[in-house]
Amino acid sequence: MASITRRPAADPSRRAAVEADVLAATERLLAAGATYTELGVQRIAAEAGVARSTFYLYFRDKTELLLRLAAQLGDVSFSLVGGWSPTEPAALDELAASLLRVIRFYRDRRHVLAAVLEVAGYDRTIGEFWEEQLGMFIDRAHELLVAEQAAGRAPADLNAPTASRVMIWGGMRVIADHVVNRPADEDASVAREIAANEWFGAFRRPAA
Amino acid sequence: MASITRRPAADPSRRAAVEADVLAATERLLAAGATYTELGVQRIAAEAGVARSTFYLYFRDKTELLLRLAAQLGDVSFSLVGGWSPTEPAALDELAASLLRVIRFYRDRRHVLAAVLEVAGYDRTIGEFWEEQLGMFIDRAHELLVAEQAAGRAPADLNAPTASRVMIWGGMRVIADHVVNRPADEDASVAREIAANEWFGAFRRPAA
DNA sequence: TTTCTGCCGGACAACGTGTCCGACAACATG
DNA sequence: CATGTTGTCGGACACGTTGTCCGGCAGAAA
Repeated sequence: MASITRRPAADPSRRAAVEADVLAATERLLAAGATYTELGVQRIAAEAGVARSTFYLYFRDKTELLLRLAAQLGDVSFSLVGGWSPTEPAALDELAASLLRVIRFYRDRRHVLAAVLEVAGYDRTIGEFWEEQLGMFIDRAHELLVAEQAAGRAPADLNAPTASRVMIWGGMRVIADHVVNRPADEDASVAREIAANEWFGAFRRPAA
Repeated sequence: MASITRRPAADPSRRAAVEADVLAATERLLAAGATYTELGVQRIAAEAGVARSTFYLYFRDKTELLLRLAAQLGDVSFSLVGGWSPTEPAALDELAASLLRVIRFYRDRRHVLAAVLEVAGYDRTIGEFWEEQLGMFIDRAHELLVAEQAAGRAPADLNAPTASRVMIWGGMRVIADHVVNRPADEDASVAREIAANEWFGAFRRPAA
């Protein structure tokens, strides 16, 4: 029970510091090649220089740790492309530039990204988290596609909901793989390719 | 040690029958909503009407079970699209038709597909298996794209390797999700959308 | 010095995997 | 019928993981 007559001795920042240590330790272990699934709390705590039982004073469980690691993963990257709109004549170039920013952002956090994708497959909480992140992109793509169709610039028979999912899922998956397994000097090339695919495959797809 | 002076009493088909029982039981449990990860050998053996220790007489471990469940997943589906080639004028329609066949094939086996995707995230063996399956598709797409570029029908500045990965990963992911979460009456529409996306986004992408 | 706080370290129960082994029933063979 | 072989059972085992709990200790505030 907390004392009322006396200010808690807890350093205001101490708690945050330990938390940051644990997060950093986890990233370090992931970067060293560990799979999040095979990474035990024991190992994480040791790397962070903390008792295993202490870990549970800071995180309810491994899922919450991953959730916190991944916190801004989607939000930030969304802000990097959310502003794009299909306005000629520079739309394609701008889309490629936006995607390049996203790729670079993810490259910095590629191990966390890989962990999220890995765990999303069997953990409901992480799965829903990632679905939600992708949802932002999908909704935005859908919105833009519908508008383009209304303006007659995208074909009316394009299936906007499906096209959105194809674009985002495909794009994300490729970016994730690229960023984990391929060198940074191909980033721009991949960004251009994805952009062109989305542009001519959906936004400016010729009428069937 | 097996007796030599005497023919083994083992029914020729009994072993195969038990194996089939286990495979069927697993599919049943997956279809009932279980996650492959959370599905214990205990549970599978019970459902198959076999002792847990007997399971290990038939399968080295859970991974081998999944591998056997997934055996033809890729090969068969590849045979459904492997024959397609971008020959005008019916190429787009034929691509959509091929993809529809793939979608229907996967729909029948959607729970196994979901399990493979789930486990591929953290199990090396399954991951490599799936990568190999996708590799067939990617290689084929790449081959076709390069030929189309050589013939001047696809733009020379298209990045064939990346475009292949975008197409296949995106397509597979969307198909997998569609087949697991959406009704069968949208199958044709999804097939058409993916086909159009690949056709106009890569094979017949306008020159930049 | 006293009192409170937070962390340690270790034990615990529950569960899962893969291995091993003795028991037993079915069955072909002599 | 007696016998030996085979395959399965069922349970124990070692090992590793997760998340909880609690006694004890060190250090800082009063």
